[in-house]
Amino acid sequence: MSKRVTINDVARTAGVSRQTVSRALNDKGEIDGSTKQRVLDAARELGYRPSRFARGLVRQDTTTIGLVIPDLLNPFFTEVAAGALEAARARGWHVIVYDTAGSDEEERGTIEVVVSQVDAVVGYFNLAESELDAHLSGMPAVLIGREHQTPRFSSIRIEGAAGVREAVDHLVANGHRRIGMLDYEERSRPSIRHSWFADAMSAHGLVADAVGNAVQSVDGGTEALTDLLARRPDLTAVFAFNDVIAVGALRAARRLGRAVPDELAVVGFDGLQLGTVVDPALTSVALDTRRVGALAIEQAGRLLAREPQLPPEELLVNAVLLVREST
Amino acid sequence: MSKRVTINDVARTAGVSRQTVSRALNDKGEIDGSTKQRVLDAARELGYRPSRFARGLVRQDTTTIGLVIPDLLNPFFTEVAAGALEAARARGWHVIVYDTAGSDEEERGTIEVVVSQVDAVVGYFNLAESELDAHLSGMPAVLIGREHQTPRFSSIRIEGAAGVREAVDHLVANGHRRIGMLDYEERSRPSIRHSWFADAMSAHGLVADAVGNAVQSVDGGTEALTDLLARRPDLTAVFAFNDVIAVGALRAARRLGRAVPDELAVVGFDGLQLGTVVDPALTSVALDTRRVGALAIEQAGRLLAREPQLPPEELLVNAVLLVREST
DNA sequence: GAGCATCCCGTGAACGTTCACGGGAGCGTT
DNA sequence: AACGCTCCCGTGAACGTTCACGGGATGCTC
Repeated sequence: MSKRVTINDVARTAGVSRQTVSRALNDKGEIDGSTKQRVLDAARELGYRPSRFARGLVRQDTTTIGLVIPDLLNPFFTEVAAGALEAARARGWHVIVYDTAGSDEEERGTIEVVVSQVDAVVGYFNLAESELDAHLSGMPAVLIGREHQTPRFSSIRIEGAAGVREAVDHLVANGHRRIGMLDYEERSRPSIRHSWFADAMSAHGLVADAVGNAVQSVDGGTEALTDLLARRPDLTAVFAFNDVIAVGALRAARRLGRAVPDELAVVGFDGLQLGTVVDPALTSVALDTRRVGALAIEQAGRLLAREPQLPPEELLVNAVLLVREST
Repeated sequence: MSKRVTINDVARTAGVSRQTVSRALNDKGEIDGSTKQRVLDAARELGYRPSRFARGLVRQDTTTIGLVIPDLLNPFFTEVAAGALEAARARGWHVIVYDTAGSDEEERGTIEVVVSQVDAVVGYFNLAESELDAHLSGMPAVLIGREHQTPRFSSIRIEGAAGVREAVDHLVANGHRRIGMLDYEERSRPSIRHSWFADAMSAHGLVADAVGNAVQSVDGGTEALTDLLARRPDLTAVFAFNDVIAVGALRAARRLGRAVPDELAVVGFDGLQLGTVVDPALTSVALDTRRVGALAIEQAGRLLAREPQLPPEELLVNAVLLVREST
């Protein structure tokens, strides 16, 4: 049972007291140069590393944020995470990342452990608010991309109605009238983006009657567009729930021999980097994904503020049309 | 100065002792059902959340790994990170992610703070070994994708000589003889992958005399291939340092009007998911990136083992040719 | 009714560090 | 020679939790 090397062990072999060791390691001053060196040598020799728990217990200065996302490999969440990491680093905070693999069960488990490991939690949750509220045990939380009632939560919401309206305007202006959508239904309900789309369509006297459902992946987009086009070969444009699905749609179009944008225009959502590496580059209703992550961290900071206690906020990030080559 | 709610506060308002509160919260047994409920209610009402520091100090069971990468947005590191997260979750470990933005300065700063925040560190480092060894203060470390001398480090190395040989064989078998490379030089020295390429070429009596240098991004690949092709328009195939650069090369070829694979074959390295979303899908010397992350976590666990003390290991992950559409 | 087991609950100690405070040695000033 | 200041170092206390142990009720057995 190799016991842990403590500050007292270092003190003993250096022939000084705990406090002197502490001073040497945190270079505090009030210590002679030679003794400091002696302490440092002793510490290295013993392989001493201070306990982060003991240290954290007494000085209450390290803050750690939990970032909960369904899938780090989904580029949207990668970009959000990158933004969060950057914002956290700027404040000297630490971020523990939890990937729930899109499973409610994993999300429950994550929440259970996250509560005792971080100071605040930030992320994209799928569970019902009541469940979140109950299991989070009062921990400060920032919800990303989601409406909410619970007053103690902050949230970063994505406002895309105007951007989707822009997209549909753009398509109509280019002569499109038979425009389909590749939606991503959560809990078998049409998404909010679908309603934005439907509203934008009806503003032009068009109906959103060609809607397919896709799972959240490139392959899902490929499948969904293939199906939709089989049912509705007359479509000349599609709007996808997000860029990942749209990139899949691009591939489907290629395989089906429909040239983009001439024979089929494709519009995504999110404005990911991913959209610039495909050919043609993807037109998208774009938002600043890094900023979403950064704002989430910032909100966490707001909720963590001791005094004055600041109330939660609901922030909006606007999405605007970014025309590239696929329309 | 709103003081923290402690276990004693809960005990007082519930009319019991600390220990009973502790029992209720960690449902330990040896407690009456009604008192347990009373304690739980009191805890919720006061908004009590146990201090992770105090808890961690006494039960030494939570382990946290630091994952250090140069750029989370680089899909290679995203995939490695995802693998690491998954492996860590399986063990109930926590992962703090640090993105050093590819800067040596940030890497130094990260190492400084990581030492006092995690139990072991895993990642892709750029600094010299001597510096790492000195500043890591004896912390268990696993180096990814890198050779090393320091005996106390573990490492996950990527063995691609055979895979690159396969790739060149494949290209030669398809009639290519003028094959270029888009390298990524670290500290203005040709990469190890370049030497693998040169060896494979000379095995066919060919010389690797058409080499461009690219920065680690899609745009970098585009630029580099454009330059290389301007110098050497006679090339019929290129091997890229990695998939990210190769995807950029694909885009350059498209813009220059060179059809892939008919007028120019392109081979990447890493076998990322990214290679399947582009058109044509990228042929690549592929490795299991998720596994790299998982192995790194596993090695961290090995180094963390108390008894018996296990020596560090150097693991190899082999890369093999994965033919898709770009050759 | 003595003995014993079971069920609950509480008290001291420990985890490893930093903070607040005190104090001795050395030197210069008056 | 008394005082004060600076420099360096050490001791008790505190941070908030769990662990080890002890002990009072209660009920059952014979």
